[in-house]
Amino acid sequence: MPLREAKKAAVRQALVSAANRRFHSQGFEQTTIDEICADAGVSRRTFFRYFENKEALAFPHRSERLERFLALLDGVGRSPNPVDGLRAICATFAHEYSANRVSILAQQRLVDSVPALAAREHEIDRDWETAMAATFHRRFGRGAASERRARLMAGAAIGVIRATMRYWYEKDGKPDLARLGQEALDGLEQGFLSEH
Amino acid sequence: MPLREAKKAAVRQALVSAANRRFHSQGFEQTTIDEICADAGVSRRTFFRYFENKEALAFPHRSERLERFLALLDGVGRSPNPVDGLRAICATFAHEYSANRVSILAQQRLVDSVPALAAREHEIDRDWETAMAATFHRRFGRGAASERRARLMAGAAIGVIRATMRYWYEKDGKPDLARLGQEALDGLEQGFLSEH
DNA sequence: CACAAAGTGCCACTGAGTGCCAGTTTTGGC
DNA sequence: GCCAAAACTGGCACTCAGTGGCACTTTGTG
Repeated sequence: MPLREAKKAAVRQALVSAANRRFHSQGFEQTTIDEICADAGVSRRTFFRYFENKEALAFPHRSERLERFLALLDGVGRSPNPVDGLRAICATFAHEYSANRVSILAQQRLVDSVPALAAREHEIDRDWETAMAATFHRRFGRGAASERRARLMAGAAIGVIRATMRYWYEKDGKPDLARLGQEALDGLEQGFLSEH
Repeated sequence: MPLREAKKAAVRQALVSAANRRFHSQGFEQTTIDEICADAGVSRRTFFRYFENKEALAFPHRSERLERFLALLDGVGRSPNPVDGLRAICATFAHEYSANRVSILAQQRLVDSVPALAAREHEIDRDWETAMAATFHRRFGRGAASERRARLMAGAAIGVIRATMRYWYEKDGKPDLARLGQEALDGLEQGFLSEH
């Protein structure tokens, strides 16, 4: 990695770490950007060259995860049943989330405690939903009806995934996330009428 | 209506109207709260006694609609199939939205053009989802499994509803919203496997 | 080494949002 | 109608997020 890039990564990491320490000890609103900059040894002006705003600090993996998701979605287009594709992706992410359980839970508690962050979090879901809809649409073929079906399905999918994540967070990440995910997708596939 | 209440309603309305005029002519970020206050003949300090922040101006019916939704949800608890309850509610709101099509579309274009507003909009969905989950849970009875099923279902429901609204907005509110809603709920109920 | 490009720091500025307090308006009891 | 309490408003001073501009330093390239 070129020196310049390495330095940037270091600064970014310093800002994220400093912010996390402050956020968790003082809370989000009580932490000023000045404090974070001081801790990270960087000017305020520079901060805004790394992050659009204070909120973005709470989602440091946003774009990285989206990219990974997009890459995985490529594989979904080819599977006969798109929900099966989601199952595979779900398993991958469940594995990652379980492995980083502690830090992810801490992050989530922060987000849940600040309305502005909770709102921003949905922007991420929106990105994922759009990506899914596009994939399903390609899979379903041309036509207005199939586009609408793709979008409904993507909306429902993100809905159950988000509900599942919230459930998992609420239970302190104790349940088997991969299993929760599979069950959620079963519901999505078969409708929510049957008792099991 | 007591005098005091009437005056408050008038001020609130004046602020909303002034804001809408400015937002639509200058854009959201380009409009300052000072301008809105000047138009409405009210001090800046008073503005913040009516709205939490500038964003809240873009969702003037938020709490009113939620309350109406909660009232309608009461009826759902009793229907044998909760999705049928949603169908009824859906029809009610579809009617209102279609009747106010023009202003609702204008409002929505504003929201879609400002990321911060789009983010806030999801807070509303979250309120609705929570309410639905509670209702379904009551309907499904005690137990962890039925709670999770209720939450998954609520998540999926809000997902398809939001997707449907976006579709309707995109088509300039031309399609029959009531029908779109019913079709979306069909998908929710039967799963998204079948071609129709 | 020289030079362009990328990155940084500093300063001044706008605008959102809050705490405080003094002044005004409405309400309800008499 | 009168008066005190309660509700509402305006103005001021303040903190902090976020931006534009410019001079300075560091890195990559020939």
